[in-house]
Amino acid sequence: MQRTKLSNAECPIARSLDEVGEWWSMLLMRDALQGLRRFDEFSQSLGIAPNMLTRRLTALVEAGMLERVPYSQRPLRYEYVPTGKGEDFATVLMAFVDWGNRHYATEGESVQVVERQSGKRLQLTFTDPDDGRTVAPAHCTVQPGPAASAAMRARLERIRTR
Amino acid sequence: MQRTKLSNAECPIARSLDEVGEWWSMLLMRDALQGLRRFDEFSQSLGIAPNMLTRRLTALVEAGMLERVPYSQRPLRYEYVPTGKGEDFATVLMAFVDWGNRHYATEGESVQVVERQSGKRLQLTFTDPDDGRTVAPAHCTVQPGPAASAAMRARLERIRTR
DNA sequence: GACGTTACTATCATAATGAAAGTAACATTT
DNA sequence: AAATGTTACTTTCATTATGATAGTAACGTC
Repeated sequence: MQRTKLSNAECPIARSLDEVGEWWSMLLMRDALQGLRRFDEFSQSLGIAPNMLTRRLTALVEAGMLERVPYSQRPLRYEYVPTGKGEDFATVLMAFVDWGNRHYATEGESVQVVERQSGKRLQLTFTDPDDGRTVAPAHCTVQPGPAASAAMRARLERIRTR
Repeated sequence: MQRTKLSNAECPIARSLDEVGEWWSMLLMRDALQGLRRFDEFSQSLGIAPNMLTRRLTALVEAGMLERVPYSQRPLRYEYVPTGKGEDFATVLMAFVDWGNRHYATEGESVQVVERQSGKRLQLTFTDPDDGRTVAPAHCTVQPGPAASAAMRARLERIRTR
């Protein structure tokens, strides 16, 4: 529903949710990143009502996640292609897959994250860009960055001392 | 709003969104994982109406993300503590931070993902559990797992051949 | 000229949201 | 002992988003 706006929130999670937190938006991004492009493809894949589909696609275009590209001139027809930012969102979706597999896949995994070339299964981790050292998610936290406000610093202080 | 149910969807993204895709839910998890516990703490932090807060907290408890734990007997008072599954969700939120920082942090980062011990900045990556090799998110995809249906295989076929 | 395809728009009932005020159980202050 | 404060809600209700259904528009094909 989203009557509350988070677009200029300081928290990157809130800002992100302002763009993709709507119902259907992430599912649309998932489909777009799996190669779906056209109105009817999304419509069939998700069973979403056409008016809703129009609204969500428009919102995602405005958010810079998808681009409306003509693929036919006569009749003029458009398809929806992920932008760079949209492509990059695949990482977040893979984080959902990673987490979802650990907590829902009682009957085995239906989808798994793999290396594109080798097809080998992968786990989500974090890496120190300097020395390439791998750090497990459990050993990671968030901390205030250089642009953090005093309020944000106070807020994140709490998490650090847990 | 969510009149459509995805709880028994095959896709782990859809299943996840069924539990945390509601407006406010992820923000509540963020707060809970930052150490907020009590009704009023969430209320003040988010500016959410109390009725909405009750609904979302109840939903998160039912989803097994939070646990309602008494912290006082007379007066009987409860606080909301992340479960193991809820704690694990921090990874997904850090993926949002990682992505959000790349696309919104024009004035610098307010929040960054770091190693808890050293405070060193980290990047989200994937790792081969066998040899510890690090793979950049751009070189990752999803593929059907052992429990994938024929429909899921057909669907994911598309992404592989991009 | 009829029918099909693609991509929508319009209308409207229904369901979720969110603002405001009220309730309940107890503790604390006066 | 009465008044006031604290915490955690519940109730009510107007507003807004959702989603089902039907309709439109532009063109191509049979």
